[in-house]
Amino acid sequence: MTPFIPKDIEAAAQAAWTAVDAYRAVERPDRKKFYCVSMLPYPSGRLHMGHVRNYTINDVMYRHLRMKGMNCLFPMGWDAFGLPAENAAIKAGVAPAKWTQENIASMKAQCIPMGWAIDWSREFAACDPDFYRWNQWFFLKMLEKGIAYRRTQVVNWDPVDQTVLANEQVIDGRGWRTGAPVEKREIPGYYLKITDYAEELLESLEHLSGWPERVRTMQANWIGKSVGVRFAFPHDIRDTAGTLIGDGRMYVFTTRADTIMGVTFCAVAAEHPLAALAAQSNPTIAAFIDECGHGSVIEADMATMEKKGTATGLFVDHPITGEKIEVWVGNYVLMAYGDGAVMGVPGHDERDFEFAKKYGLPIKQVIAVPNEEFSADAYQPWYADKERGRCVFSVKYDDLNHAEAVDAVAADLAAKGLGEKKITFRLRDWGISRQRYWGTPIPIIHCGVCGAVPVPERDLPVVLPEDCIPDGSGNPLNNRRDFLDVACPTCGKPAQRETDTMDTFVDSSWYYMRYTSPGAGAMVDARNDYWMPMDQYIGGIEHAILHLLYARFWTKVMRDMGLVKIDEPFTRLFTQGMLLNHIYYRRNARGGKDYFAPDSVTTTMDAQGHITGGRLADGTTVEYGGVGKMGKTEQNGVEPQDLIDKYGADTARLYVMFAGSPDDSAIWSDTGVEGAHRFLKRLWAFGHAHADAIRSTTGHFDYRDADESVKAARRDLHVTLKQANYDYERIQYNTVVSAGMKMLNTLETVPADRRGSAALQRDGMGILLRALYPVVPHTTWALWQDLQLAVEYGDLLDAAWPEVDLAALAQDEIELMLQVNGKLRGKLNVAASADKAAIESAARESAEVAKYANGAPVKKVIIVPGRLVNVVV
RNA sequence: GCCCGGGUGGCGAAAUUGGUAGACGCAAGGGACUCAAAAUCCCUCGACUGCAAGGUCAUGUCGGUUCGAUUCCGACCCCGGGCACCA
Repeated sequence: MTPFIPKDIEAAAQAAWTAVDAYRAVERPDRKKFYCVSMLPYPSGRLHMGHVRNYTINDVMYRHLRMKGMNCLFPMGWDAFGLPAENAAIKAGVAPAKWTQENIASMKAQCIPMGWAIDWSREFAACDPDFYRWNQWFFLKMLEKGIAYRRTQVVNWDPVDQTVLANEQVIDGRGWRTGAPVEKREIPGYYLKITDYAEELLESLEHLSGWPERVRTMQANWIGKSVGVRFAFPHDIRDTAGTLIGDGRMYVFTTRADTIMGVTFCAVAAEHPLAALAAQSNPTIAAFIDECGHGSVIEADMATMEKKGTATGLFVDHPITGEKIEVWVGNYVLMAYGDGAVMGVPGHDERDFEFAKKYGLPIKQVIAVPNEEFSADAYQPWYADKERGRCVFSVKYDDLNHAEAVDAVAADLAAKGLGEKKITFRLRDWGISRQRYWGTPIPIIHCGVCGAVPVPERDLPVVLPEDCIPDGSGNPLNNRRDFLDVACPTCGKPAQRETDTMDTFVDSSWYYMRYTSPGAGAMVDARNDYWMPMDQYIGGIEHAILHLLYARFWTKVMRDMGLVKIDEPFTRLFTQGMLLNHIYYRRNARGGKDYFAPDSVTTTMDAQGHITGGRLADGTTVEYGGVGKMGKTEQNGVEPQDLIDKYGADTARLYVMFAGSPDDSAIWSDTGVEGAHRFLKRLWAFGHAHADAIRSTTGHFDYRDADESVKAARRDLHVTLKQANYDYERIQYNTVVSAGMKMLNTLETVPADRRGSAALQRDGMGILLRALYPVVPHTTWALWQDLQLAVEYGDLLDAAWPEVDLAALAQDEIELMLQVNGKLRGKLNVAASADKAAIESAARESAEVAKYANGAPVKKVIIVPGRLVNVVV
């Protein structure tokens, strides 16, 4: 018998595929296309199991749908820009470009043995000038249209390294490298007006029926639409030059205009013009504003911060009553939301309540709920109840409910010309400037005379010098005279290039369109219209908001510029779950934990089979830390290469698909991997044990003449195939694998000497190998060759998907569950053609009914066709 | 705090959406083959109870709807994730 040697089988299969360039996709307008993409990986240099799961899901989909006749494309690229390359450079003194290229080469080398159906001819990296030049080109287009603009932003600033820090790099308010207290600093940068698309981004979420509900909800919350009223508190506050601040109006936004009669103060953000004015004449206020400028800009920290404020001594007029209202500066007011000012209604807003309590400001009740007693001592959740609350102590608004009062107040404010209903979004414009080296250069030249001048299109791309080695202190581009010094495109005088680079989310916003148009002399060409919108996007849930929102925005901007004809980029989205593994550790002398790889640990279990701990090879014990995401720190990752070396790629693929539903997290199990491998060996052995019979059996066999055992097995096979088809459709590949296992179990039960056995083995393997080929393409491909099935069905790559034979499903007699009063009491065999009356009388006459009814009269008989019969007595 | 997901054997999980709960696999136990081991093959395998046929209880907890509930409804308890002063 041909031995099962995965290494040889896989090499042979891959060689055959390479020889015919099997995965090169060609635009074929006459055929239905299927464009599937896995989120592009960051080239860390090591392929990990998460990638294996992601790309295998993609590959299974590709192979399945290709067999169903679709023109499929599965491309691949590299998210090559970004911080890790710079950090590696700082650590090892290697240029990010070199480090990145080497990592791409080694990761690609690890991808190849997995046998994924990738069209490598379309591969590119985000750091290729031929790709990022279109980032620059599109940026200039957006600048022209006013979608990109320059303004000053507040960032985390490390005063020692003179650089901006990402939020993750700020640890307890200090820079991760220098330990210096991080400052908030306002520096200029470029922004994209994603807020212009807020309404459409929110609205079209509802039509993305191929997206998980969870992701749609997360995006909707992130966009954060609020319907309310924007109105002004009039005032006569002037600066020292006598100019009226804000034309005598301090605007606020509220969703609770019904509580306007409860305003007892107003609060503005530290960056608000009224705060700045008050600070000029009052050192205490200036000091407070300065204090607000320090500390973290991380939102989670800000949320738990104590509310603080200071009175400004400035007063505005209540727009309804005309009452004088004092303006405070509050650290809980966000300049970036609304107008950076709020009306303070301590009676019915928890934050305002806390603030008023602290500073002794009056608390007024203006909303009442039946059977609830208002007290200014402690805030109660019902104070903000929109459903049950009605206005009280609000003069003309008394007794109105929330909606009525908001309408009435809005109408009154509008009549006075002070305000109107307004929709406000939580979404902010997208700041894309990074004070970083390893990214797409922003194509701007700063001229002392002409200001910020866009680089003319003919001068694109602005190429990033690739030999810089960042040392952690600032952006090395600032020291590159050959990059920096340039003539102003407008006036020709000496000028300097912008050294900020673009956020890497820019790359990922449209890379999947560049795959469709390799080599195009434009951002995308007509080929993009063929492939897009993408039929299936696959990736981790961690990208549910940022990347997927940016990509949707980017697509809509491209549409508005006439570059694409689609509204949304991704028709269906699939978020795969994480791979988890057991964690073993030991406390070290410093009180920390030393971790040990699970495969170096022999586990110990209690009587119930629960893991209690483990033992290393040297006999010392380690503690069990539960399961967690595979990763470097916990030492619980599994190397794909080790698996391939030991079992082959198909075992890795099979196990990863079988371990759990693809959208759920799955826990690693070494014995599970062995089980997967065992199955492949069995499949191989079965095929070769019957190879002669299968090869010599050709032509159509009429199963009506077959032995009963053959008929029954054939029926099982088709029932299982039907189930597998359904599971392929809903991306539940773990049960697809189960179905394959079941099919083999079924085939193994048929004795070889019955009438039709050989035909069933031939047809059965024809079904089984095709049904399982998307998951384990190498093994099934080799068996397909050995059993000479290609003669009848053609090459596996494009063999037709097996069809469920409805005739095979039919049976003469069916088994119904027999229930008495809803409890299972037995089984009832009836002819498949039996009508309800026949089934009912058979049930009434059954021994089970006689026994359990105990003589009681039958009240009702419920018959579920093909399933059960329930006799109620 | 708010918004989403989830809780099913010793373990990973199924159950085509109200109709045989635990498919498929792992682990475990028993057996066959073997001088022995590995590999392979066969049997058992939710709990309790019974000599047995069988019976009772079981899908986080407590109620409800229904002839029938893992599935639908209500309340609660855990676990995971997201957002987080958004006025």
